[in-house]
Amino acid sequence: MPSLRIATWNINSLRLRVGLLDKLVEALRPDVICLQETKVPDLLFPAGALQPLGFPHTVFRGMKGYNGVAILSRIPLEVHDAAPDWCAKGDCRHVAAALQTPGGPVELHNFYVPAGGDVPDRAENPKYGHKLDFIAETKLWFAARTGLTRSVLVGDLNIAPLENDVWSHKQLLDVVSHTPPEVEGLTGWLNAGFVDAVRHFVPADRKLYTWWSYRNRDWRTSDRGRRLDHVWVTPDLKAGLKSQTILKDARDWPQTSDHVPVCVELEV
DNA sequence: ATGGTTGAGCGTCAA
Repeated sequence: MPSLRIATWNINSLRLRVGLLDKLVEALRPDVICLQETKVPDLLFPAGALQPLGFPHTVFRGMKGYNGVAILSRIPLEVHDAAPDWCAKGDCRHVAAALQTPGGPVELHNFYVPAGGDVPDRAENPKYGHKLDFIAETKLWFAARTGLTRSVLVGDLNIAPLENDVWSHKQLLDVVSHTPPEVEGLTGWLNAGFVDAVRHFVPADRKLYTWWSYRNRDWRTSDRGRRLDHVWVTPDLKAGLKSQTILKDARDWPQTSDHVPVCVELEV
């Protein structure tokens, strides 16, 4: 059974942090890297700077200023473009591919879910409504694909679903990323055909974060984190799960992202 | 309740 390592990272500007990918590769040795918030239009994608990294197979979808997703792969891939334009916004939050592994194709989805603004109220804050609508659409789309197998879904889903996916469940119940409607929506999407590959290894009573705000003087001491970045797999791949890594050290890299990379190793 | 920081790109907006 060939082993596959898939890493996901909200890089918060690919052009600014392309140099940090060396450190990610050194630490995680991934076969595939999924990036979010690349913030680069396709015509300006930094293919030259990425070339020495050794991920010749790429698919990316970006735009000016914000959003943007990319898949960098050592394994040949075929672009998967059957998914709809979520919420009809054309805003570069999803890219998918079929990885051509020796054991057969693996369908890989890379998502950047809307952050949702500050106020957890649809009427007052359309960004929150967009976020809820986005995860409702994705849930329905995957639920309709009954019997989906050999598939992996990763990304910055901008929701911390479990009580121990945030530093204080009580204090974050009204904070966008951990409100009950978001948690219900994300859980529904997960249950539409996936299992949580990271929580597969870490019991629900243990704190687990992938993001720490820039707005803390000392992120490690205050440790007010949230688990916003996720790796899900279809149930047929669950038996092949081998390990997970949340690269917390990356939060201390020079001029780094507020998210850290997450990596899952599995047999496919 | 508020403020705190960062990126894109030059106004603020988005996070």
